[in-house]
Amino acid sequence: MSGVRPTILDLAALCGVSPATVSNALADKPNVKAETRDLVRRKAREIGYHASSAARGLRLGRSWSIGLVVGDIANPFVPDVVRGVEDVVWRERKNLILCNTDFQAEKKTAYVRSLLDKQIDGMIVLSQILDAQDMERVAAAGIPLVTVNRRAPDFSTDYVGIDNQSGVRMAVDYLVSLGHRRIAFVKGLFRSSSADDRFAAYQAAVQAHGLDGDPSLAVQGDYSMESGDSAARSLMALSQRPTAILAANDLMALGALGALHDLGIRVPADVSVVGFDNIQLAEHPLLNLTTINHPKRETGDAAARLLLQRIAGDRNEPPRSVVLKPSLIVRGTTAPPPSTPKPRRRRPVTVRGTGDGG
Amino acid sequence: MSGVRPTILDLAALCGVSPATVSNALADKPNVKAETRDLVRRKAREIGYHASSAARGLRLGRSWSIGLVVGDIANPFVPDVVRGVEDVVWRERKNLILCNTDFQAEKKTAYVRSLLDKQIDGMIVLSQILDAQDMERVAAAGIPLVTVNRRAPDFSTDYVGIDNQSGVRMAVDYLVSLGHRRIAFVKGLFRSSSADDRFAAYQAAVQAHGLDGDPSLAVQGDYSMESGDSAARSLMALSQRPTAILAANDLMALGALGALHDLGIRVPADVSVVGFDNIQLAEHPLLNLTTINHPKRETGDAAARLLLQRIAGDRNEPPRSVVLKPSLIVRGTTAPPPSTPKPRRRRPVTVRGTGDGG
DNA sequence: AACCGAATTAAAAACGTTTTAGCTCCTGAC
DNA sequence: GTCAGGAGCTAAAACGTTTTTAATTCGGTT
Repeated sequence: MSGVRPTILDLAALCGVSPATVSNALADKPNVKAETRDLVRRKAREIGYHASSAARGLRLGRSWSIGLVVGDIANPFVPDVVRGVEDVVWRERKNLILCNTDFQAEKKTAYVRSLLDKQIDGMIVLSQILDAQDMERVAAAGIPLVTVNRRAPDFSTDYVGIDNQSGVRMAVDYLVSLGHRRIAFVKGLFRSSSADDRFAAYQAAVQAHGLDGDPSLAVQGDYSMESGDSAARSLMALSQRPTAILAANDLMALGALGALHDLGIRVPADVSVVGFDNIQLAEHPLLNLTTINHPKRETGDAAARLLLQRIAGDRNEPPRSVVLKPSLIVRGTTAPPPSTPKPRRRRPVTVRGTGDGG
Repeated sequence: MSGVRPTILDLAALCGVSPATVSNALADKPNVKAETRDLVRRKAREIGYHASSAARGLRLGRSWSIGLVVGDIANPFVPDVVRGVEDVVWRERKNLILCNTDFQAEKKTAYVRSLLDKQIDGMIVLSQILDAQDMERVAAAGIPLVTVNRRAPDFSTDYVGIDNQSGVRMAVDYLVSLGHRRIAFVKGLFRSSSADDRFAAYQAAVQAHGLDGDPSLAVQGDYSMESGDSAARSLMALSQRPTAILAANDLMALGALGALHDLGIRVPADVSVVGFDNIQLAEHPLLNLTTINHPKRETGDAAARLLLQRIAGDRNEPPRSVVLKPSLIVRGTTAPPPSTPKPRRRRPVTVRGTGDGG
């Protein structure tokens, strides 16, 4: 009943060979007779022998697991990229240690230490930055690290992200092509690189189109739905309302959608809304959010690949980056502005909804 | 540069004591002078000593990590319970190994084996059943196991779930109180215990109210949004349409909502929709789904607590269960049926939406 | 019959802890 | 002056692998 699992010694005794031979046989080393190898294999299966990964880890200094540090697994963006990571990591039969930091510096540090104690093979950090000391520790331990969505300040690690600039640019271009000239922007979390990127891209795009750079059109959010809600409310309280709202992520866009609904403002008839990320529920017919697609699963996939290559290969090669391409997904929350002067280019967009209240 | 991390021998040498003493000092054993203990502690911090968990794991036969087996992390229900688990596991500074099985038997088995090789302290299995052989293996290894949402066939493990029966009952009672008499049900995944429970509860409730038990009102789904969509379509194709649809989870309810929207059927004016789980986005003003709340985070929390207690305590005590209480969350997708005879009891519900199409 | 090289296998060391059993002082009691 | 006992420490074993090095076998050659 209580688990006395067989060791390599038991197996060796059972096969009448030495532990070394068993080890070699199971590892498919060339220096063992085919006959004995098969015997060992068979007996191993028979008694259900599996090597202790603690022992193996101790001997080899590895653990066949990789650490995945996320801020909040409950954010709908995150599970999709986790899924991408898991998929490729699984192929190498490595395990995934999930670390949810809640964006707390202290928890982050503690997790990093714990991961290092475990001698993880590598580490992926999602949408966060490790502080200098943690970074230093990871480097000192020689653990490969890839950062996702936020670049290391010193560009020292492998990186995968998305071309925020072109994503935002596509959104703005599209809105402008519909005839919008007052385009508001809901910023992401304060002091986060992706949020900064997106905001800068918004400013550049607005300027490129020679639009009114009214600073009151840019309001601060924090990537949460609530912040999107209040952002929309404050924008609608402006004397000169925007005709379109571009949010730095879908959650805020959805929050804005909710607020507009509450305010009795029609979307897209009165104001258009565009998100960023294309989370799963954005395509629900009742939400039907026009957005920029962030390839989430591919992001996880790329991060994991980069990591595995780094683990297997040379650690001194210069850091590599993978920058994925966003794409515009036109759904039902965008249309020409109310008193449309003249839609330029592009097809008129599917009108949103039929109105479910008659 | 490359990581030569200090061992306990280094630290011992540095402090001029034996490794045993260092170990004892760091573990706060009583048999070491306060003075030396402090010295060791100080020096340890100084050189950044951390015990190798491989070595410790080998010696102690534990790993300070727990395995969390889920079917699909991208299902919006899952991350919330993961969050609950992580929270309590983190308090004991254990790590979480995330195993995403995609509901594939083979992957599940492989993950279980891998977890056992790692000598995890315990294991949580979410919304799945391990097959008999896997179950046997974890029992043989003496690893505590708690199952969530699905009971082990032999009732041999700790369990946490929700009272599906009373949840469904609340929903049906509520719909009946609004005046509905033709209440459809969208079943969950075929051959899953929670789905069976919910369906059985639906049947019982319908019967208890003396309603028409028309079998064509029960349609098969698989917990996905798409299945909710097609379920609603087939229900609406019935010659005798239902006036309310109760779905075994929110995803299917949202799918139904989408289908009804496409079909130009008004919710809740023409038909009411009720979900189950209360996933995050269900409360979005545009979805505003009436649903049964499944306390997700509490579920994870309870599972983790049960597991930790089992790990710390007696493994031979009889298995325990925690059954959480669901609650009805009335939002905007429910109202009296079109040709309402007379609403019984209960307050008239907030009417859904103002219609966003004018 | 002795020897050699190749093919197999075995012995032993090492990985970094924790714990058991024992050792050395020291103090106080007789 | 001896002895008991406790405080503080240490030596050594053990955990289960993998790998390096050495030993053994076994044809075939001379």
